[in-house]
Amino acid sequence: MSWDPVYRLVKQIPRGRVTTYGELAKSLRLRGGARVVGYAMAATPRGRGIPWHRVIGAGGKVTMPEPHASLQRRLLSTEGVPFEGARIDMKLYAWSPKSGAKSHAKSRKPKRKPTRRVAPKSRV
DNA sequence: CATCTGACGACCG
DNA sequence: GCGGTCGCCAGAT
Repeated sequence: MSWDPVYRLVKQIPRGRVTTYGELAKSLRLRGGARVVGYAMAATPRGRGIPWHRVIGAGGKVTMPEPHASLQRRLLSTEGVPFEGARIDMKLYAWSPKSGAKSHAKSRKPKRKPTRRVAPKSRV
């Protein structure tokens, strides 16, 4: 699977800013949502200058195996994105793909699949 | 083909 | 605020 669009978008993240998996997913209109983005990030090829460390979880939380989490925190703090404990102040450092990355395609057809649930779950 | 897992997100208790 | 669960999709076994 080529996650090029995801990597490309990640590379658009300016230094000193961060974005979330969910934002990337919504920006790319991925059916899988944040999950697929996380999957893509997990397979991020090294040596391409992809700032994977600028991609964090929702709410500025770091979600990943320890070795990477530690490195990510260090890299971000180096770029000027301080951590408040185990998270980042998204209010100040959140970066929106739409704002920073200009979309070449003016309009894209919704890739939404006609998947729907038969009936509402009792989860109410 | 069935089942589990995973660098997520939202909701509930 | 934290932990557990469900929903979502893709890949591996």
